[in-house]
Amino acid sequence: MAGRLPLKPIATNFTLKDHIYETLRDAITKMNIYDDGADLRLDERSIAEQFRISRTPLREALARLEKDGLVSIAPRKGVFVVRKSLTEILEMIVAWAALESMAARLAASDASEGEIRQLRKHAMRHSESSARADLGEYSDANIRFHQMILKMSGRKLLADMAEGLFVHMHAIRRRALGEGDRASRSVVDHMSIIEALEARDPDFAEKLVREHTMRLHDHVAHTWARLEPIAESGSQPGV
Amino acid sequence: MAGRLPLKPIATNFTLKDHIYETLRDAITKMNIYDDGADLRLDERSIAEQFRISRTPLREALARLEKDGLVSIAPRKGVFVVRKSLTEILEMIVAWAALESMAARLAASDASEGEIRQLRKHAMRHSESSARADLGEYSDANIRFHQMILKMSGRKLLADMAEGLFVHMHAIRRRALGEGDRASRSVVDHMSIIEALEARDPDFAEKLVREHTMRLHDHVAHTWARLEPIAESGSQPGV
DNA sequence: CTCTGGCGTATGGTATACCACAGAAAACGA
DNA sequence: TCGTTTTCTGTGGTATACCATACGCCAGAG
Repeated sequence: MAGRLPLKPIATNFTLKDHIYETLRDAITKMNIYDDGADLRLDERSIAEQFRISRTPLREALARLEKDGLVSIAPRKGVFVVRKSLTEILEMIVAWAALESMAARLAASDASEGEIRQLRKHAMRHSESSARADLGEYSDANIRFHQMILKMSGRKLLADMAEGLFVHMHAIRRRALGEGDRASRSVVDHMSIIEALEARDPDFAEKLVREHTMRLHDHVAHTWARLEPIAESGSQPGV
Repeated sequence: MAGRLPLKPIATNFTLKDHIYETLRDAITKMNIYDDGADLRLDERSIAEQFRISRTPLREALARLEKDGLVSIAPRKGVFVVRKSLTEILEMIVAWAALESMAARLAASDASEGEIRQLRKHAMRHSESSARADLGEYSDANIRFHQMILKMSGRKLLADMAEGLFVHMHAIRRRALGEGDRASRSVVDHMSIIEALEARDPDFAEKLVREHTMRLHDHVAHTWARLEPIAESGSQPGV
């Protein structure tokens, strides 16, 4: 039976459903959804068997994933990993820009000196990875940078909502970074943002963050417009 | 294939779980959570019996409600309707301000003349209800106004995310409107916003919307700070 | 050979039974 | 009487069985 696995110290408030949820979420975000039109299907029974659990907690995890927008559950049809359309991706970037620019505004007035100093330290430590073209590492550091700004706003909700968006965009960010000189441009932008925060200039900090993120938006809009027209049909299984 | 007839996309995707979810969500949002410290507990079995269904679809509905932040599920302890703390309410207003100010920015550049005209018409039609002190009606019209701006951005995600916040705030808005001259002040603010949109001034529209919403934020922060210190214990079911 | 209609299978939806833990009440000892 | 331990009950967590439907397959008619 499944009760013996050494994986779980069974700490309080840790349930199977939560474990499955996180595991599946990570797996889905890591899988490259946009490669081809294959195996987006998730089979409840086989997954349950794979995890050595019953379908019940698995289904609850799937329900949560559906609310996250990561999967789509079609009654009597199946569970499918959602392939975001270009439009949806762009809208996520816009929403992200909205949340983070507000966070930057608040951080400029509310964040402590120590936090800002930490942000600068982080940015400088990882700036070289962009020069080394170590895009994998820089992409992670990049996301961390933005998460730090969200956190520095002191509003947990902003960070949480943005996190929900980030989940969809790990792959997208990493891909976009490698195109053109976006990585090095990103480093410059980050420094400007830090300076605005240090100057305690809410309006400027907000503007810089917004424009920084919207640059990714425009880049994706222009670069991928014709590369992935197929993605547009994501929500219409008609054809 | 039967792709032509507009016959039946209806009953197919309607499951018990969806029905229960919507019903419970409406019930929870309508119930006045902040009256006293009573009956925030939801009993799975009794609710299931009440709906004449089994616990399984009910639990999936509860899982979704948990993701919405409307209820909190404590393993082996119980399901509780979440009483938002003052801090959380304020953060929701901030997030809302972030989303809608971005929406206003986009609306100023992207919305059609017709949409803006409709917005003005809506605002003028309902402005008198604030003078009549018909706060119930004006509160609804007020929310509609903001939803229209969100929609005018052309970004569905912005509207959806904001909607998720509104669900938590129907009661709060209505209450805040009745305090001071907030209703009449609101009318003035709305007119300024419309003018900024008509002038196609993204920066100004964003600023006005943000400040308008943040005024509610500050009002709630100052007025309710001592009125509801109990609300601060919302995330701690200890008492 | 093609088309049609019934049937079988696979899959998600639902119901139900059982389990493990939390918390309170009761029983016991000091 | 008070403190500790035990048990008992109620709750959510999990497993399993069954149901209804979507879809493919194949037989049979034309």
